[in-house]
Amino acid sequence: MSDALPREEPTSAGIKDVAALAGVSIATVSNALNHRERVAAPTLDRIDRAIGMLGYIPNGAARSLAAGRTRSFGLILSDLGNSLFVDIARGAERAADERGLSVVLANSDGKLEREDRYVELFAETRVRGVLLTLNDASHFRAIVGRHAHGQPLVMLNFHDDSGRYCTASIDNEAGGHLATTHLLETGRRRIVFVGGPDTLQPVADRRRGFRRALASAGLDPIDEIAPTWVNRADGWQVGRRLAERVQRGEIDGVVAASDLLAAGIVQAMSEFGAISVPDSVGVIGYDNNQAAWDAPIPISTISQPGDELGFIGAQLLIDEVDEPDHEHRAIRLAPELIVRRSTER
Amino acid sequence: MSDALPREEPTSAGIKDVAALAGVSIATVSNALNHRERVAAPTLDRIDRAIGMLGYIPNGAARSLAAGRTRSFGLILSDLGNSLFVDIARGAERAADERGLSVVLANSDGKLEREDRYVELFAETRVRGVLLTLNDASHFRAIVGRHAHGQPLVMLNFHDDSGRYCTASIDNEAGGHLATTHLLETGRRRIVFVGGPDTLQPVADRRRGFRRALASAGLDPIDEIAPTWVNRADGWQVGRRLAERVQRGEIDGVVAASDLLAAGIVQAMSEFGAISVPDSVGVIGYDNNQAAWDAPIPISTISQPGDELGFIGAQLLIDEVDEPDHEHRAIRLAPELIVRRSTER
DNA sequence: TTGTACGCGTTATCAG
DNA sequence: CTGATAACGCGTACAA
Repeated sequence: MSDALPREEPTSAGIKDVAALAGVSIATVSNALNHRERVAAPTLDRIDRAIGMLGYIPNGAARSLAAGRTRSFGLILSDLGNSLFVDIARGAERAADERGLSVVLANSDGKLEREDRYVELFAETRVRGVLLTLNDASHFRAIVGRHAHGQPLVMLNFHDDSGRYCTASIDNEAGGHLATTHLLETGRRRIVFVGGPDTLQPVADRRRGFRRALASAGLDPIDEIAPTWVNRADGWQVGRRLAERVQRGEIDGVVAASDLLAAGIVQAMSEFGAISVPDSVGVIGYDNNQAAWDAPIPISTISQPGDELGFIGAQLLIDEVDEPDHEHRAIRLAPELIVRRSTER
Repeated sequence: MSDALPREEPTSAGIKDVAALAGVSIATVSNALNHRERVAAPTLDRIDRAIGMLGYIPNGAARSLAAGRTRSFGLILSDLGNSLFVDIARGAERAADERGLSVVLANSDGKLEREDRYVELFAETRVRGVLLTLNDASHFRAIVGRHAHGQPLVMLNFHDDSGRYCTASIDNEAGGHLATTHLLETGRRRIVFVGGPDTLQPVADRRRGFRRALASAGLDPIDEIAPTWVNRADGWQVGRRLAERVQRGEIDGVVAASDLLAAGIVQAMSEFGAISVPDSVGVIGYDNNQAAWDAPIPISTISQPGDELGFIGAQLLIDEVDEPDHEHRAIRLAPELIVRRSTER
């Protein structure tokens, strides 16, 4: 009775089961899987049928162990709630699709501990490489310190031209300049910059662009304000303080480091000072968030080509993997001005 | 000179290199890695040092091949742009963290082809199991048909109580009922439902809840409108047509299947009919999108506990993996009413 | 075109 | 506590 009883085998079938059922050797099954052209049609047919019967699923672990590589790469996102990162994911997937690769995602929430953890997880997984979105220079340093070279790694949304890594980012300095110039061109002269902690590279860069634009117009920046963070509530608080100064005629333009910040500012302006935007003060945000165009007063903003960023980043990564004599590059993409009501004249 | 020349070895070091450098056997290194208590302190020390020197990274493929299992599971999201799914991811990660597991994400964009592809990719990767967000019954059938049981799979945001799979969803029927009842309680009597294609299970369920609420109030539903989809532009088009009927007094309440839909409707109302929301017509949305509270007229809505959904889904999955005599369960979470300006009375 | 045999890097078992 | 060795499931020369 020992053998007669066909013991239930819930464990998924392996390649040898398929080979047995199809009446061929495992090598042939493997070929059928990876090099269909090397196998005769009828044989192929029997094998396919066997695979179907058994519900056979190749073991990726064994496969990549033997092959020495995976067919996917990792993408670590800073903030799933921010459409920029969603766009990046889309772009990266598009680039991957073109090569028949897959993208697996992970969410770091901008926390170093999680960035670290997923870089390592992906390294162990032996993905082809990993794309890491970053916005804090200190995180960059920490990760670079720990990172064992060998695993291709490209940084996204972060700029570093030391040549140690490929880097693709959107030129935030140019964006800040663009926003400020726009305000200047619409006649504003007393402009203030509002933006979160400068440890965030994008914020610091935007601020720098702001200063440069003012300087080349021969103007001095009004004291720049650094809220604790860049979301709507922060903007609202800042806006409250700003309102008085607008009424006193001390300020006629605001460059905010994010759309949510800008939205909060605009809201506070009308709530606390009955100040007209854009008549009394022009406000421009950053990011082209949905919140910006949905606002009661649609907010002018700087749009970032996230999709392209993801696409290019993936290409850099793929190049690094494929090309033996790959040289690290630091690519910068140009942001774009979008004019809406909040800065009209 | 052959050995004297320390040839550059860009290929990452393996466990045996570590063993050699530390002067122990690979078995001991393995123990040091996975069962630290089994190894003497000084030995441990030498090994750790060797690992550091070599920049050794365990090969996950070999590891899971030998161990037979991974320490992560997969989560396939329908729409990264929708905050509900982002919340789901957060909740799932929270549950995973509690067990020291990791979550890898994938984006299906709601496309069957991609849902399929990632279910398979994760299956090959031999993750512990996969969480799949779904909203189309036809996709469910297709995937169930292809899915080789053995890989634990739980459906999220989709309800099926046939007992073949674990399922966790938010009760959309109750949500539709909740929204409609709220409108009734604020005195509206001529209410219309606006919602996308009924192939989307959530939409169909919300519509059903709407009907039930009207029925128990002894009212007939006004002809329900099915826009082609559920975003803002669709709402705007529908709103345009609706405006006339509101002016003629035929309609005094709108239950929309999504906040974006509702936002579009409200916008069209004021643009084309100078109709006052909420005075002439009450409008309620669904999802508690940021767009809803950011709108010029903040929109009442139904909030969904996405975080909890992800958390519970992950728990179901983990239970399915760990418990031998696991029984599939279909869990429904309750949505919540959020009252804002658009339905005030 | 097909089969044999070995290796991929780890884990687990079982002696020492 | 440590070391040898057999799996793990598959890819791929190489030979037939």
